[in-house]
Amino acid sequence: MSALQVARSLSGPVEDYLKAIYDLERAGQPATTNEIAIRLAISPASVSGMVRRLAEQGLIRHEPYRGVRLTTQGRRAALRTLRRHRILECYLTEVLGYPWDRVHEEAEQMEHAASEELIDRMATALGNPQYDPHGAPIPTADGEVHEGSDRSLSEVEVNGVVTVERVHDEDGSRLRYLAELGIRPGAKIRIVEKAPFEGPITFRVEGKRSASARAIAVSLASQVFVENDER
Amino acid sequence: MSALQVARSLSGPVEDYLKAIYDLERAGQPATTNEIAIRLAISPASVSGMVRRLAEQGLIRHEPYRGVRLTTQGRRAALRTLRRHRILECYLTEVLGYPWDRVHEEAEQMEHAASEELIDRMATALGNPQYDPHGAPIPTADGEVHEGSDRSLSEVEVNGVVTVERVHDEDGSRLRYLAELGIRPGAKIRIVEKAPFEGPITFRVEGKRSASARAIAVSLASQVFVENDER
DNA sequence: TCCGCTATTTAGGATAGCCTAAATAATATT
DNA sequence: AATATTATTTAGGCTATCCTAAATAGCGGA
Repeated sequence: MSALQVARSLSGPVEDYLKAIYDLERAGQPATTNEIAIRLAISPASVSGMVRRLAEQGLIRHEPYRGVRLTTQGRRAALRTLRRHRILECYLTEVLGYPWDRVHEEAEQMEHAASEELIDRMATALGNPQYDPHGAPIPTADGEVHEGSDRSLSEVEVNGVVTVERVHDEDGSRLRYLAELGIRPGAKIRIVEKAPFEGPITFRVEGKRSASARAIAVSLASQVFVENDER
Repeated sequence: MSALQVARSLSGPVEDYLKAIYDLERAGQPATTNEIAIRLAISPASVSGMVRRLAEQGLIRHEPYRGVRLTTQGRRAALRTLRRHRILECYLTEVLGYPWDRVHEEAEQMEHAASEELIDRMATALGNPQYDPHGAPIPTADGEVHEGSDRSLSEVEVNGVVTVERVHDEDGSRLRYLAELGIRPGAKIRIVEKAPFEGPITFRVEGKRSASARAIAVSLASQVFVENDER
């Protein structure tokens, strides 16, 4: 068994840690114990323990008290899981008719059980989609992704017009609400007003009939990622 | 939380035990510790331990040293898992193009992760099939099954003609071989000869062009379940 | 620079599953 | 009936993952 050997499959919890770390890392700094704990809704002490094991397996590198980074191997594993998750989300919505606010949970369960072959068959059946129903990019079978914009709707200046690229998928009720407001991948949004002191953000969905202006909290807007429309 | 309450989902191993017990029970006597251990390829001591826990949860009844039986609740749980398994097998072969000798493994993994809703959506997409690709009957969503014949090909008398109803699905290479011989659900088989002393069984597949007679071991024939053709 | 808050780690436990070896019960044989 | 064989259970352990409480490290502010 060579040192390069990877394939032997990881446990569900391990895959969850890697996904969480990947996500946090993408958002900037190395992932800290605390952030991981919050993300996974477990105690920081438990994270410390698991971090040691992941480091021993060469999946992450750990600088004590300063956080954690994925190794190449760890990143590959994270991307495999992410691919499974996102292909599943696509398949569940497009083929099996799941509503977009409920695919996340189901995919979360299945991603640990589905084989690579199954996922590839689903991907093929779907024509190898590039984005999941929330706009997240799907890694290819050999671990390529181009993660998109990390500019959130909350950062757009007044009068800016942007296209929604991706919506954070973890909370079904928030998703449902966003959909109701017309905020979903592909929608064009104009920022009408931003109240001071973290006040609500007023916007209009472009090209929508009954386009009354609506307002959302900064915290919600920051889970919506957008790309600039005009340059 | 009432005493009747059931739904809270069971762990993968627990579901596997219940399936195994269901299967063994169907084949006659109450399931013994040893048989369960062999079926699940674990040590008898481990089974003893799990049996205690299952009994505490009211899923089985245990008469020490004499075996184990499912309670109504346990049977319901077993049938739910079996339904998941078999619907998955159908879906994987019919929709995703899996070869019939490999669906079992994949379904085995997924059956513990897939929600009831997902399974029902798959079932609907398939038109609520009654049998899986190996001829096993699929329990309905509310726990009805009519288990078919338990007469095996090895019990058919010489010159008897039978229709294959179901083939035991656990071993891919055996399945592949049986398929090669033309033994699959629906096939009509005539027994040509039975050698004495557990000797091989010679048969012919009816209505098959190049129908040369072939022979299989009793042990293999006993994994093929049949119904009588002539009465 | 020292203090105190927060983040992190360590210590000590729990639970679910699994294992091997040893003890015990049931059954079969003489 | 006594013993040998086999099936089952008990005892004692291991691993992965989680937890709480206590100890320690790092850092911002007086």
